[in-house]
Amino acid sequence: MAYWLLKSEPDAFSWDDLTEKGKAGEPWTGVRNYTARNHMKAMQKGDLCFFYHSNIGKEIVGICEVIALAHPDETDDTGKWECVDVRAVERMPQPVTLADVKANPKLSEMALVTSFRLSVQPVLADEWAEVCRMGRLAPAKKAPTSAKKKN
DNA sequence: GCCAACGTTGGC
DNA sequence: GCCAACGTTGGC
Repeated sequence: MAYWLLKSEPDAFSWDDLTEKGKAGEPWTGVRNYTARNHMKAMQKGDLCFFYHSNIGKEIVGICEVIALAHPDETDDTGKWECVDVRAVERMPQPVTLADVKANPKLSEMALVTSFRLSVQPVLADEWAEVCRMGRLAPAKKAPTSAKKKN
């Protein structure tokens, strides 16, 4: 079980867009960065990801779950790029803004601060718990029971 | 809209 | 394989 952070400009694809996809989820296409791609290749089914709105909002708005391992990105003609599929799990009761993250000394090493341009980032368990706490999500909660049932 | 950070490209 | 030029991202 690992934790990640996915960034998206809400103009292009927002948390609400992912929520509308329901349990079927959505392929996380369009990543054209090797580091980000390698992170996606390392993802396992059931790994959880923060969903971060860049540019507009600049806040972590929810949690999504990896439901398919890395596979070729159909929006890519070169065959180099891959994507995972994710689905929305839970909205943050209180979105955690970039300013909130930067203001928290416990999160000073978070990739969102140190590698802010990277679109797919690893998140440490401690950081995950802290952001969940700030977002008023129970930190021990891995996933809501409704989302644990497969298929 | 500016600009810093940084990844990628391509000439050598 | 180095590194300068260039393009893109994304916060401010």
